[in-house]
Amino acid sequence: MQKYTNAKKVLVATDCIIFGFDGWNLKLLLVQRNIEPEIGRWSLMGGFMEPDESPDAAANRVLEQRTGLKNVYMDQLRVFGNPDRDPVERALSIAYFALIDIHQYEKQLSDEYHAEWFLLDEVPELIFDHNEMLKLAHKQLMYKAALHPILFQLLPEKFTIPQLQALYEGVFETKFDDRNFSRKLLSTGLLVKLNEKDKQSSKKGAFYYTLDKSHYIKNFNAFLNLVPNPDKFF
Amino acid sequence: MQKYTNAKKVLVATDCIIFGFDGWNLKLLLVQRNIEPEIGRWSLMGGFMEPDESPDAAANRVLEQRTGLKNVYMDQLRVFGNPDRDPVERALSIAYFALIDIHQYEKQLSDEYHAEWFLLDEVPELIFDHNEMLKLAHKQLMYKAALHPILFQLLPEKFTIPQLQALYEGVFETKFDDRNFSRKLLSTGLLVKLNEKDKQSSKKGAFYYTLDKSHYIKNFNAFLNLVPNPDKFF
DNA sequence: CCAAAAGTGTTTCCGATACACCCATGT
DNA sequence: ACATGGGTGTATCGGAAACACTTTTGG
Repeated sequence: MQKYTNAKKVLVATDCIIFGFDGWNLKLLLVQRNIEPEIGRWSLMGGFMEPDESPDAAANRVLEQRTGLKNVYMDQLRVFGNPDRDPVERALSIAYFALIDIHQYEKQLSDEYHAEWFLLDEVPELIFDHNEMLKLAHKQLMYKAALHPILFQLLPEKFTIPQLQALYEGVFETKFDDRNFSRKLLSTGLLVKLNEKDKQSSKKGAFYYTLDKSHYIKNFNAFLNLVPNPDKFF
Repeated sequence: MQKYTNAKKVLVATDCIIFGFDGWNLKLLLVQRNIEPEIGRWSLMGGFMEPDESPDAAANRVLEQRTGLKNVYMDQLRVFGNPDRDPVERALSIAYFALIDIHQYEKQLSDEYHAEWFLLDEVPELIFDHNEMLKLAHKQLMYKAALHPILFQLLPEKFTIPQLQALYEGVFETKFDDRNFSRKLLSTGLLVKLNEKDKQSSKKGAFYYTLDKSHYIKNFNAFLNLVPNPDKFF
């Protein structure tokens, strides 16, 4: 069969903006670039797509190779394709953002992969257009988290309401009213209370909760304002 | 400077899902494919990206070449990259969706470009993964339209509230309560009432409105449910 | 006993819904 | 005059926000 002979090919990479939560602050995982140019500068986790794999597969493969992480929550952000975004050679990048539980991988990431967590407002100058990617990813994270319960991906299996609130406050960079926050979250039907308390952060201790996964899928879509009965559509 | 020698390139295309509104129904613009294979089958507006242009520029250029349309509302949807999505050759496609005012281009499109409008529920079998793209685009359109006033892009400069309501009903495939709908839309502060009536559709006639563009930008973001004062974030 | 954090209760307000009715006008 | 669609009014309900208080327990 004939091919599209007069069309020109380009390199395609994937870059991944990896968010984590340490219990107090939202953080970003970065590595130091190991090839020229810009070797040693901080960078998102990136790599090239193989022609025989899908972008999603490529993003997952690159993520695993560079961090050991598997089966994490990932979302395609968008394509970055400014013609001069990569000074070496024309290359598109398909940006993804990922949400992981920091503690589950902390040692492995720093020891084996020399990746480092940064506070969002202490992120250094990154290579290429990675700062722009990060900015968009954070915006998208806020946007999506305001509509869907995705932030649970950043927490361990068991978590307390105050932890959850700290997470939301970190992501949205605001304070929430404690009493309204807990009631609002509990009213979603997504949380299951455990008979166990976390005594780390206070004398009284806060009850642990887990996510009710059946409700998670059912309640993933909710509350769009304009349309009556929005559940129907999504 | 050295290049990324061991990375393999791929073809990158853009495809555009073009929505229009004829006053009653939401419609989709399609063309018949003019190259082998699948010649003659219905297809979205697509074309290959040149290496020296950005994806957005490519999508706009392709759109103009195939329809004559310029300066229309366009949004990147996502990359479609299943390895076997194009049987001819490995190719990614960056999907966009566009919103246009049907009447402004009706003749031009059919006469010069042989493009045709289809009702959404009468869309034929399309080439490749274009049906899947359409499905996602429609979902995305509903999603975004529920949160932002983008549907005005589908209407002419002057429009009536009943027209606007028909549009929303078309996009969401539901009926809205007339009285609540007009009040809700008027309360956004986006509409400017004109001293002129459209007498086409009724004896009484319905007042024309235009979009207040200053408010449009200011009110583009609104009303995300979980977060207090969401305006701040977007 | 007290400080510090967790958790529950109450009031107010606004927007969403569900209704019924009046208005303008071409036939 | 009347049918047809356009437009406004109103009562009700529920969720969001603002605020105060009680509970628990380690020191």
